[in-house]
Amino acid sequence: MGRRADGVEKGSFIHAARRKQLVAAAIEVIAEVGLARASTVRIAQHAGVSRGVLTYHFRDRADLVEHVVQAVYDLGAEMLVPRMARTSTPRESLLAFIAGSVEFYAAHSTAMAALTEIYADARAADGVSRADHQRHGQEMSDIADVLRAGQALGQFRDFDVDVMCSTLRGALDRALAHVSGGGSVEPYATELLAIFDAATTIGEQT
Amino acid sequence: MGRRADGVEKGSFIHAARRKQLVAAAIEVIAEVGLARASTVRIAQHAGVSRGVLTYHFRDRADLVEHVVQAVYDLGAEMLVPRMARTSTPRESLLAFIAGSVEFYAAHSTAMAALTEIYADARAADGVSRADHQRHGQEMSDIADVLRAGQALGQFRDFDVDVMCSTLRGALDRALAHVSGGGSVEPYATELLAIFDAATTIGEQT
Amino acid sequence: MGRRADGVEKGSFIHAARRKQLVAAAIEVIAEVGLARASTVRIAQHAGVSRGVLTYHFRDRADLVEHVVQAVYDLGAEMLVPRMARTSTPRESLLAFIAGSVEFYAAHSTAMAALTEIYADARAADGVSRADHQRHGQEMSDIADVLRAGQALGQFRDFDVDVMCSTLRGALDRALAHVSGGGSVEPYATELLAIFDAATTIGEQT
Amino acid sequence: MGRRADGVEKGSFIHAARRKQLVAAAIEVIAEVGLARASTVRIAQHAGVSRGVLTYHFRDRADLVEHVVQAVYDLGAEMLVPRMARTSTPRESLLAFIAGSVEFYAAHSTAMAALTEIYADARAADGVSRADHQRHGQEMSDIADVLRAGQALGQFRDFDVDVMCSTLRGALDRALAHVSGGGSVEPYATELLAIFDAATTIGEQT
DNA sequence: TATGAATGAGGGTTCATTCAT
DNA sequence: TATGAATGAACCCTCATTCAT
Repeated sequence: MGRRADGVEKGSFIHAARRKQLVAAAIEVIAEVGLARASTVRIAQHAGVSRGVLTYHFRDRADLVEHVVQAVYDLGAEMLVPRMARTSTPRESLLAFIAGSVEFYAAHSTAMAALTEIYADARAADGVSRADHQRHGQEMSDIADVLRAGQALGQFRDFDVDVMCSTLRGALDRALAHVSGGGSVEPYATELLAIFDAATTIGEQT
Repeated sequence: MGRRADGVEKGSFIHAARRKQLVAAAIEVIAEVGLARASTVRIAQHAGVSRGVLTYHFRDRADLVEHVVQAVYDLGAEMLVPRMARTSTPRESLLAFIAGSVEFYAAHSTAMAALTEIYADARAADGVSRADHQRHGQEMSDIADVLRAGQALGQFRDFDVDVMCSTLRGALDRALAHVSGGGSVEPYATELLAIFDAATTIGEQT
Repeated sequence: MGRRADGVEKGSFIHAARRKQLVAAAIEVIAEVGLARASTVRIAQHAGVSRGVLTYHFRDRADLVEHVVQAVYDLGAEMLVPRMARTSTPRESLLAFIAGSVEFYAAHSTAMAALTEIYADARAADGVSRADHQRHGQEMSDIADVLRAGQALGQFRDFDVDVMCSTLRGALDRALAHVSGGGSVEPYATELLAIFDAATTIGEQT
Repeated sequence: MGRRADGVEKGSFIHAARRKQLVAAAIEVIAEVGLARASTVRIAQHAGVSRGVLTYHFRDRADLVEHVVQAVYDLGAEMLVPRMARTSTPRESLLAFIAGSVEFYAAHSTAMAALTEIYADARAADGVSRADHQRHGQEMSDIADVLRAGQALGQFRDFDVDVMCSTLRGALDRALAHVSGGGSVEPYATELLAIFDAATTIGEQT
């Protein structure tokens, strides 16, 4: 029962647990009704706690939302990074990324839905689509590297990397919508793989 | 309260003009700050009229938004329908649709941005993605027909039509974001055409 | 019944009337319970209107408070300026200022009480006593001029003008407290005149 | 629940020390931001302790404030009482009081600033200026006695004692503001002595 | 046809306080 | 003795809407 370790640990533990619970509640509410309608009251009710708890554990509504974003990112990194590390060629990496993304969306569709809502709102708030650059920013720039590597190796045809990345992003957004709505996962992923395989491979057309 | 031809005629004229002006203002505001932040006050200010005018000409805020949606749709139909009518093969139709869409986004990016905001909000409001079915519903089902026709003719490979449609939709959403942000139009469209041409054409891969 | 003048006039008239009413209500509430406790709800209730009216007529709570300050200043200027204009020597001016101030406090004690509360709060908010410099800033610098003029003429003894001004200000603040509490006006003023006459006049002591 | 000498002694010691620390913190915060803005959170933070400590050591926020008042009074009594005891004539007493007060303000300006804030708030809370009667109540009634004694001895002119007391109070309040703002101490005190000496001494004017 | 005026619901935040540990 | 956790009231503000003119 050492003062430091014990007391702090326990305090931190409860604190962290509550925060996770609240973040989870926020994710569900945001995913369901959108960020604008996800009032603190609603989130608190959904979590079964009083309004004040939110402002006790989070500085702000904005702070809570930031934590939601972080939580979802952490989730994604956990799942996608190791998967892509196991690939050896650009083509394999691309396909692993697509398949992994769809699977991730299926596994955490509400979390991803929440993230989508948050970024949709951020885009609107800024007037510009700052979202796009921040959102899957790192992710997409990684994929751009993969695509360029594939082109350098002669594995991919000579498309514009940015347009291809953008198109892939759009396609993945729809995949998310699909699986969020309860649609099939594996068949969709398979088809998506075929599409982008065909779109990137060197074929007979210009 | 007799419907006096004179008064009504003149009335209707002014009425219609005002409505168009207000719808235009709404489009701009919604495109800029998002639907949630597009308050009636803001829209009225942007139009340079008093708040009351909005509720005089439109039953509701919701009513105004509906009119915005209708206005953008009308715009789209005007532009895309004739263009697609001039095509003779499924492949031509598909490419015409893609090229036409991107051009349309470039020509009416704020209107399309507003529509995007509205549907993003509607999706959140319903909890379900009603948006997908309403949004470019007719449009996409038309494209689905085109794709199926192409497959029947042996012009397209044997992909899943729904996934391809969905992917195309996502790709076009990104194209909209691209041109809305002031990005190049024609080069982007050209690349997009190449991507979907490659993705649909019968190639050497299974 | 010209559109412009009439409509605007009337609109402005009602508007102005309401504003005056609300400012008056604010003065009474602030004077009674202090600025910190003068919530918009309380002020609205005191005025017999809904909460929203305040934010309709005034941008802010701060805006309302500013208007209160302005209103009280206007009141003071109306009363004191002409009075002091009728004096010919520094001694007369000083005495007129003191007597006029006390009379003014008696005539508008709640308005002055409100002003006192507002400045007391402002001082606290800033950490520094910005209040002192803004408050009766002009007023006191005018008096400083009078005192200096009197010294130059040999009418006043050679005191430190700033300390004397400051002391006078403190004395007037107490006079306000006195008359606000229902205390006698004329006798108090008379005594105050005697005190500052004695304090400024050249006497036998160094 | 027996009052164990040991535990209680130690407890009391810590208790008292903590209370002093908290009162000191409260004084600083109140002096800086005013009573209304001196929330318990802020005070606790300033003292470097948790929020709960305050409610553990003091029944209430009000209780804490009362202790602040008491602490400042004790400080004042310590300093002023002996000083005035060393005087022999009313005139000396009056001047000693003034000089001693200003010195005291300089020595404990934050404590006095806090007291000022507290009483400003109390006045507002009651609607009446209960402050005047409580504040330096005893102090001022002592001074009133001094003034009356001086008049009886023919040392002072025949002014109204209450008005003179009130004026002196106001003057001292300004002196506090002056030294709180870092103004000079001795010169100000000297001038103030001259003013009230002149104001009370029998002179040639009526 | 248009507008100013007013309303009340709802949102986020701060805060004093209570409670269990 | 001390603290973290939780609560609910109060506050200011924004906003969609209704009403009288």
